[in-house]
Amino acid sequence: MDQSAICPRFEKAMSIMSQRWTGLVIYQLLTGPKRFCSLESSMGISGRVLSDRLKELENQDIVKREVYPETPVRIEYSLTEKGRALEPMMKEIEKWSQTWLPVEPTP
Amino acid sequence: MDQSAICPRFEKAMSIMSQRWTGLVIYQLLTGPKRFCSLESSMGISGRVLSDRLKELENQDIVKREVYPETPVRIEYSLTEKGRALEPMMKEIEKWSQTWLPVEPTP
DNA sequence: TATAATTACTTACATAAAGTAACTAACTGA
DNA sequence: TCAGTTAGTTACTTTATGTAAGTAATTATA
Repeated sequence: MDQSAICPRFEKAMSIMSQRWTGLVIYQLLTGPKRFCSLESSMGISGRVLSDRLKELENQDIVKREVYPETPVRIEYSLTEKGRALEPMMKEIEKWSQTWLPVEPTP
Repeated sequence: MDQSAICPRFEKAMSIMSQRWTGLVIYQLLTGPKRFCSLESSMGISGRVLSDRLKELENQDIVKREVYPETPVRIEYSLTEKGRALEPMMKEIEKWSQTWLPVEPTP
């Protein structure tokens, strides 16, 4: 019954993007490098999962981690070229949401 | 610390798209109406979760469910206008995956 | 000197989501 | 009456996520 086999690369992309929080993390980083605690508080993700996601995205070469040995230490997360290449997709989600989603979802 | 508040409509869109399987279900339906068992077998999702997702997408008015009282009964799922409006986003993921993901991820 | 503060995490535990496999309902054809 | 078909549902297990406290490294403060 496996009629329409899905392109494995598309499937992979989807499996990355359809993990909880991943899209939002990338979206936040589109506006520039961010620190751990800044991401944590601006999107309401738990530190435990944020830590996981950043590691995964680093492994995928979508996010880059840079350490600045100041006091206290500063660590910045930013997008790689591969990560920035996701901007057009983000823009399309943005457009769709503005066209099709109500302004007040659940008051 | 909630510096950069995220647009609630974008956040909502992301929360829909970042649920496991949701993107793939929509992607499959872009090629035309599909039946439950066809979706189930073509993407390897469990019936339990597929059932959940289709209900959610119906509630969001992204998917339409139609019953044909044949024998045995035929039920078709298809995209609404709101659902089809996600095609540009899907195309962008497709493009990204073809540009940035390797052909053989894990042999 | 001890205590507190800061950042970037990790750990242990609890809850929610997803996978598995068997089961049901409604119908028909043998 | 029994088997076959589709579209699910149910009970149970495994995995993912949330919560809250803890750690390491460093400096500032009482």
